[in-house]
Amino acid sequence: MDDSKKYPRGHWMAREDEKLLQLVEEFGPQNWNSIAEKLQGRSGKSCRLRWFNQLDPRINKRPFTEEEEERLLAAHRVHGNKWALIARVFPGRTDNAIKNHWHVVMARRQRENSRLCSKRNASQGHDFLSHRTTVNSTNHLLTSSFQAPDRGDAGKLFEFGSVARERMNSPLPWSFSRSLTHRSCDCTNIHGQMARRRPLHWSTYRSLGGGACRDETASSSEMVRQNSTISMNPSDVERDEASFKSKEVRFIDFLGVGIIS
DNA sequence: AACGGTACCAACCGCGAATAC
DNA sequence: AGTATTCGCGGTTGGTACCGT
Repeated sequence: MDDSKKYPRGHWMAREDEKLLQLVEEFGPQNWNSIAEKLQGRSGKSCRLRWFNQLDPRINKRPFTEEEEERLLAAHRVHGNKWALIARVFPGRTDNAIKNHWHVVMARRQRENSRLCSKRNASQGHDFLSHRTTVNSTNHLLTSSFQAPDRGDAGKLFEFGSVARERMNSPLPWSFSRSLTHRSCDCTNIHGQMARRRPLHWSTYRSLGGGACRDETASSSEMVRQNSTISMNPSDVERDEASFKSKEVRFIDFLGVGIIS
């Protein structure tokens, strides 16, 4: 197979790397557009990325150790998604590597949780979508996180969001997006306002082909990444929280479109 | 052996900040 | 001061390797 077929999406070939190394030696790691002019088919940006993420001899390419993972999680708790900042305390690790590895760790933990929860739910007969809420006490914003059991289900959830948005009779603009892990569907009301919440039964999701769902507790960082924001008055928030805590919530309660099929 | 699903990670994109002119 | 260019960052996509069936 020739290289153009082998690397359809811009993967770097050894001979390109060699050339880039030469050029960086000649010009230094700057003036990337000038460097790119001498490398056919590569932008300055692409050259810079290749150098800083892969070719720079200072890069540590060894697998992350457990100790590094612990430090990474601790740093993320302090700094959030400031990958460049976090990378500074990991000599030889790039921000991209740090970011990727954090997602690997989160995905691994999520899988572990998922396995535990699916076992528990199977024994308890639970079959609803993951739903978790947090409340910002300052402005009474309710943040809800919804999570599908796997990547394919997130696709269904996403499709559902599109259909729901078309069919719902809401004056508010909602946007949907899939998460980094392809396991959840984010919905965002850009006005952050909703006069009244209406129920959205998860069976609607299932009617679109979604599988069995689980009761799962997302980590706080997942919550940040996978959220929708709905403005509510405090009493609604309290009721919702109490309801959720007592596990009475058997439906996703966020868009208010009801069953659409 | 073939196939499908999953995990990992390299590479790309858009955007804002910094710098040069 | 205004505009163009370059750089850096964070989010996202898609290719590859691996594993289970």
